[in-house]
Amino acid sequence: MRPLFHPALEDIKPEAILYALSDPERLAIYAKLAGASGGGTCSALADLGDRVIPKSSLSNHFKVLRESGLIRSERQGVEMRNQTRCTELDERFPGLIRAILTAYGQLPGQLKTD
Amino acid sequence: MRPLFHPALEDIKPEAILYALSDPERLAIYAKLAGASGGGTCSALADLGDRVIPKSSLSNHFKVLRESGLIRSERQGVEMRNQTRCTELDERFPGLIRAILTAYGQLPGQLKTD
DNA sequence: TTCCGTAGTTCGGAAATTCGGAACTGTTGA
DNA sequence: TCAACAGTTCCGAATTTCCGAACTACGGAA
Repeated sequence: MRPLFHPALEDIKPEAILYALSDPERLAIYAKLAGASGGGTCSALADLGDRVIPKSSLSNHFKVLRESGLIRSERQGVEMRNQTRCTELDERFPGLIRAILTAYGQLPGQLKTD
Repeated sequence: MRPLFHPALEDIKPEAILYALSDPERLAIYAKLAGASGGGTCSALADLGDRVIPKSSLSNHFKVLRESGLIRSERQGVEMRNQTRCTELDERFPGLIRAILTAYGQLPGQLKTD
């Protein structure tokens, strides 16, 4: 398995962030992850209620989130721990992530995390 | 020519906004439009400095921006006047557009509008 | 009225991207 | 050593994007 790539904070592009979160599944996953207390594993985030995301698609979603700079992934034993980079990101793009999550949260019938 | 479609404020989806602005050319166009004083025409926004966008691509960019709810387009004689829907949008998704434009503006060597 | 120029739209096919099943890798526990 | 599990990679099918060429809409000149 190739080593995981994480962009440095200063290399993160807002377009990449917007692109990553413009996919409804990725946005749902990210919102869940941002709301969760501990670092979420891929499989724990796979269930979106209305549909279970196939493994390969999930893996790709996490790759997109990771390489856009939104999350940090780390192998821990057999599974992968993912956590948001919210704090860092807010330094670089003040208010951006917050505004996106708020906008998403305002949609009816969503963000019903656990 | 088909009539232009503009979504009602309450039908605007944040995913659509993020998608529309995740394309570097559209983001550049939108930033220019948001910075411009009058409503910009398509051709006035076509020149991105490093490249001139083909007409058909431009037309499609404006369609995406319009149908995502980011801009309002209105035919005025032979040309098309475009204006942002910033104020309305800020009501629905507080801080979102501002944060995106700020993030984009922080990139080095951009937003050098005229 | 017809004709011309300008501004933008639509069409259609080539190129690029996304999706997801099947096979694979890396890790742990028995 | 083996089996099971979590996630990754591969690769072909389906979808989307891109953009040149043809087209439409409007306004002005004659």
